[in-house]
Amino acid sequence: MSKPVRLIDVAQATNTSIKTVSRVLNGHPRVSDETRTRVQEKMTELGYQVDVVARSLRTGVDNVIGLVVPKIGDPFFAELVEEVEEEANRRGIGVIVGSTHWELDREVDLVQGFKQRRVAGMIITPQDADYSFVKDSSMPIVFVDRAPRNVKGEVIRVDDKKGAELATNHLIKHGHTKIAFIGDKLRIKTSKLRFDGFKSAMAAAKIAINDDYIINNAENAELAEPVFEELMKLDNPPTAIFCAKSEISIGIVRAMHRINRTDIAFFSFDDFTMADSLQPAVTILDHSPRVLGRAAIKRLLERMDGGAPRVGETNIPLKIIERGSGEIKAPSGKARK
Amino acid sequence: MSKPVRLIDVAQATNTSIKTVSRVLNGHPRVSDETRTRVQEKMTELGYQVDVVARSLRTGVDNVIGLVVPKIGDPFFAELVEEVEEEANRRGIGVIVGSTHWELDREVDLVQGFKQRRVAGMIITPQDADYSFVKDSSMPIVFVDRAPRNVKGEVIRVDDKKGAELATNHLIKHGHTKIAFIGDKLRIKTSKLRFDGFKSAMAAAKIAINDDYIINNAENAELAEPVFEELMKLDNPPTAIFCAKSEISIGIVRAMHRINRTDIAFFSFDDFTMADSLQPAVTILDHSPRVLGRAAIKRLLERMDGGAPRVGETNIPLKIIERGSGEIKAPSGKARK
DNA sequence: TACCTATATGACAACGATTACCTCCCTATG
DNA sequence: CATAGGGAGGTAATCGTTGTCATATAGGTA
Repeated sequence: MSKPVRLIDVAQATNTSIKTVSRVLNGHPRVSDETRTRVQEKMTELGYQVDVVARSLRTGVDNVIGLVVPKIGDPFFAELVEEVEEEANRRGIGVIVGSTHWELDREVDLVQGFKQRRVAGMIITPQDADYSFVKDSSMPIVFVDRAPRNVKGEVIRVDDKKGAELATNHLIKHGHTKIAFIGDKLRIKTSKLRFDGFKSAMAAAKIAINDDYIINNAENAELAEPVFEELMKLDNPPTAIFCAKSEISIGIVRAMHRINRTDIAFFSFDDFTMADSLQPAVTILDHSPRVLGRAAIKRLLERMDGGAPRVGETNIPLKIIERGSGEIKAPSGKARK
Repeated sequence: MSKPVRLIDVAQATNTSIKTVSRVLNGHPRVSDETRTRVQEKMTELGYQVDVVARSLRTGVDNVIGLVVPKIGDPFFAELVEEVEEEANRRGIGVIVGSTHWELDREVDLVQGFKQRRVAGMIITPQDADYSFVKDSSMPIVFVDRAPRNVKGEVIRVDDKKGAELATNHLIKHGHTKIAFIGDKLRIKTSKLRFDGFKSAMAAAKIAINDDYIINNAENAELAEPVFEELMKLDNPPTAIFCAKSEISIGIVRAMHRINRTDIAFFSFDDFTMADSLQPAVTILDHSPRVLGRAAIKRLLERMDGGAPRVGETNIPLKIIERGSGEIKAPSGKARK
């Protein structure tokens, strides 16, 4: 009900000018200690609070960062968001989030909206949008998880290709040659890179790839679930499966358990809840979204503080976490193809 | 690089006044069709975009809503956030999120910060903070999942007590009398209500509660995990467990699998990823965060459009999803206590 | 013709903070 | 003693938009 206190109210109450109060507020040195304390006391007494909107208008930047992810509800991105928010919050910076749902239009709209809002910076998980328009803007932006198209920007990501090679080699080391790859559409960069890693590891081991084992259109758990059964129905089914995305893994695992085929070796690129409690527990690559998120917000804050952009890719290291499902040996007696 | 286009730029380009352009922008009727189209064309030609900050300053509200949850990374809240963002986005409204990490101070800070930012509305999962300060504010607020302390507000939640009764009765119906209750601290309202439901169902069935079976300080998966083993070490261990929170369930399930005691009946109030793929799959109550989120944002938008607050609680209905773990019968031959 | 009304438009203030620029006044130095 | 220098503080413009009020023009009525 009570009107908010403004600078001018504090000024009048202390017999000073609006500018002096503003100086105190911003820690400007040209204020005598006496006035400073007097003003400060009055400010707390009256319960003064800066009007961030007015300040934003004047200074040209809103003390908020924009965060664009494909899907907030996805545990991977949820943790990333949490990490970013946590650190931003510590600095009194708000976080506006946006889900693209993997749709190009929404991605563009969100970024445009943020620009319009004069956010102080952005962290973006880019899909296919054309980011060339950010070139002629001084807005600090950090890309996460994949590089943007058409722009050289600062990117923080995991080495998807190398990770996929690690995983594939792990399965090969356990005697598998009939390895299935299940991933999302190849137009999604991450998916493509992981597929590339898979192929390169197979090639390096001189194992021919069976096209029947390659699935590149399992977008989510529901679509992935039937895939497993189809693979098992093949005349010559695979003995190991490499899943390139957590949601796909969830669907596959569900299917494996439903039809009782947990004897198949299974490697998931991403971790997911309960992956360690299943029987067998699921072997994964350790690339926590939290690490990505923390690195991204850290760099963004540095940039916002005036740091120079560090154009190029920063790779977060990857490590295999063996839990059982990935260490299932290939059935012996089967000849190498 | 190029300066943003302002109203005055459009005005000059069309030989009109800033006010006329503003009128066109806001669809004010008192503008001739001729001028209107002329201005509109010029606006798109110059690529005019409203400065939302300036507008916020003038109108007093920022076209953004504040969303406060305990933990964004928690899958439950992540889905809630996603649902809210989705609907808000459809209306061109941004969502600023904040995680309290179950800490009182942060909760208060976040809400204060949002108020300061003049957000158009808030959706809050309240913990113990004193919300009486929002009384004398006209800001639309919708509380989710639990009611705020010290204020009568609009609350959207599930009937925790009734849900716990349903769950407890379910276990009782399967022959259990030695039922353990594992929950979070009782000062968290939801926890208390669920515990109340448990007690009332036990009382209604005339089953005495064994204090050794009651754990009210398992805050997260890590703390919960050892609890299960301790329960099993009792001289007279429980035959069924009711978990009042998803993260606790995750810890307990992990322990059950680790020491191979999946013969114990298990009921989780909340759902969690993979709960349906474990063996046995975990019986839960169906109360999707998405339903909560959708209802909350829907109401908030109505309020923002001028709708009257609907003070009181709106309950989302609950339903048991039987998956196996909750239907394990009590070992026969054991005498009722 | 004088008067009134409705419509289209413009001039100007206001929102609350920041900031460029100006004015005191006190001290120090030649 | 005059003046330069610097600290402390004030005045007013500004950010881009919206709201209030005034104005001009056209058409209708007495």
